[in-house]
Amino acid sequence: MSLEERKKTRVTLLDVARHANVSRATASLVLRKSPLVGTETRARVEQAMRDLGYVYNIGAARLRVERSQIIGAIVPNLTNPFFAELLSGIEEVIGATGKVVLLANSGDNVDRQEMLLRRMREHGVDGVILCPAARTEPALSDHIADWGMPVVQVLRHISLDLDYVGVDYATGMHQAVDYLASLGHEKIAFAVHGPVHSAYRERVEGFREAMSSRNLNSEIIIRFPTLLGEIASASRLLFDQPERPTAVICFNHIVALGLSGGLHDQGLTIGRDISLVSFDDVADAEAMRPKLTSVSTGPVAIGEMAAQLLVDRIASPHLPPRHLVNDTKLHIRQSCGRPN
Amino acid sequence: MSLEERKKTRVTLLDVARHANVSRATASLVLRKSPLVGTETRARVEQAMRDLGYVYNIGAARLRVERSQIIGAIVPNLTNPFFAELLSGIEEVIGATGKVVLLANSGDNVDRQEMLLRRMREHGVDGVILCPAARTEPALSDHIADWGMPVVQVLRHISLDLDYVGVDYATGMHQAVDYLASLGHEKIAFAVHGPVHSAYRERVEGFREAMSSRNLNSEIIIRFPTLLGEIASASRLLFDQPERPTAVICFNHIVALGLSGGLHDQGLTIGRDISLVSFDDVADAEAMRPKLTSVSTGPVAIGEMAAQLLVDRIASPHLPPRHLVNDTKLHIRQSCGRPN
DNA sequence: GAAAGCATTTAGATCGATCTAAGTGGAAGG
DNA sequence: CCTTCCACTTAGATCGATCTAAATGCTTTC
Repeated sequence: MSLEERKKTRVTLLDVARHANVSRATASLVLRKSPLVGTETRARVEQAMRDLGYVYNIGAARLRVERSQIIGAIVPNLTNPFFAELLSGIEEVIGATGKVVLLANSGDNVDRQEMLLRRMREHGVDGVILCPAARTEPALSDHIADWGMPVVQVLRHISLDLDYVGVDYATGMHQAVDYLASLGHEKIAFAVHGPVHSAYRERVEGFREAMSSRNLNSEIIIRFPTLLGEIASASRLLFDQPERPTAVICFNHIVALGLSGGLHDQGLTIGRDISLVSFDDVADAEAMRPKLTSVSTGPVAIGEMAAQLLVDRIASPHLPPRHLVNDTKLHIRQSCGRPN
Repeated sequence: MSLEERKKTRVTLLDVARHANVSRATASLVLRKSPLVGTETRARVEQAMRDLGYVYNIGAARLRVERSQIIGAIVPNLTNPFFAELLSGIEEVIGATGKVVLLANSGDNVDRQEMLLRRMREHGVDGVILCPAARTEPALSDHIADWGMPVVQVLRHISLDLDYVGVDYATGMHQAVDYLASLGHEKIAFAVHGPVHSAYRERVEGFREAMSSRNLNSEIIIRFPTLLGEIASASRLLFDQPERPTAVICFNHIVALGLSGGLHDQGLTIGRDISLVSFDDVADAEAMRPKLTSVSTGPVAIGEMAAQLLVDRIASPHLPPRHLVNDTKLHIRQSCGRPN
């Protein structure tokens, strides 16, 4: 019967209070570990909570107190392992602070992103970690300021008024180009794909800058299809160029995966006939053969940094905006050799 | 100044009501699209909402109404692309119903899972999609029943009293074994790894059953390290057997990735010197060379099915438990040949 | 013995929505 | 002209916590 009752109506703090012969206020103090309440009383209330199977109702508490203990995370594409790792870093840090993560997938669609932001505000999130969809208007940052909602941008940015955690693509690109140049490569292509956003532009600019600074042709930039399945068969695009490249830098691990398959299909041996450097050092890079030489961008660490920034921002909303760029590291493996 | 005010205190339904010269009750009716309210009044209230930038407070509503519009998803490992795809399916279906997903990572740790479940109950989730951590006690299902919380198990199950969406591993294993046998293989190993749970056992049993039914040795079951990075170098375990296998079925895409690297390192050509069949047909299978022959288990579809089951369960809590197993499909690619 | 000080405890208002039950005003029916 | 009905509107209680301001019971001090 007590079991039946429990199912019907949730056990409330008032129930606990009654069972422990104290007032609702005292029970609430015990809940919040206030030093005001006496040792014996505290024990009695805690016992009552256990007896009745009390579960704290954060939603009710939030009505009085500003904090919901929920933060939102909006990413453009969940099925991309890169974002999954990012999310994993976010979840870990947020979870450790006792907060909880509302997950949403924008599909890189601005309208959907707007809807998701509204939905999250309706749920009273304490803040949001946002990887802005491509083509997001910079004006969004003004709206966010109006809302007074803490937001941290990850990987892509639309405004420097907001916190941002990203990758030092310029340096990463230099590492890739320097390494290839040191092997003797001069005709280096940059294989890009996907929608255009700040991280895309930074990588392209980084490539141009790194190539120009060595007086190499910085315009062998080739667009590939967005979907992994279509990249392999498009890999001949690499050779439809006035100058046939001897090395390719890949925009991310998806392009790298696609191209390494496609080049293999053309009878080329990677690391001998053509060299490949990838960005985004996800698990695949180490697992493939030849192992992929790759510029690691550390998605898990970025997720952790972003979560920490958001936690800080929630704690002190008037801090000036902070921008962190994570260092990249070139992992030299087996996919590069000298040009022939 | 109105901007300043807006930042200080959230715009409430009462503000909207006052601005539109109606009562709080009427404003609430407009919010919920009740047909009771007059056309002209409705327009006025809606205009007021827009003027003031009103945002619905779901948390407050939830206090009166039982629904929080939040569902939880607990997975054992976010960085595994398989679970990322699962999550993607869940998020899509749940998002389409206007609900929102609370994400958590149990790390396959039972204590952590317990903590996460409590936290989700504190947030008043309407239900949870749970991939139970390995070693979860079946008693958990009794607790869940006590709580009266709708739960759908995915991929692994601890009790048949709860809804479940999983994979028909037995058939999948038959498909793999039948195919290899049809090529002439008789010494087939099963390369497993990771913690033991229902899906693990089902795959092992499926393997034994499929092998025995053809009078083949069903006991070449070899455990590999959990981490991808360590599998490649452990691949010689395959040949420390009394009978050297000519084909290997891989527990999942992680084992497949690791082994295909390790075998390559030993100078073996996959598809010629040794055949490989993988489970979990994630993007890698198509991208690798040789392309991996693989039994697809459809993580996105499973996520969608689980989400739909949870939505149904929330709508009608007294439905008898439903158990769905998703069909597997063998994708024949390039990683298998005849034994030599 | 009254006053002051301290440690605990508590009544009641409050957060922002929903819901019930009742109220309002005008048109239609007798 | 009064009643009934209809379409619409609203006051006030309610959900489960928190928080303020005040009360309570003891001990200590003068």
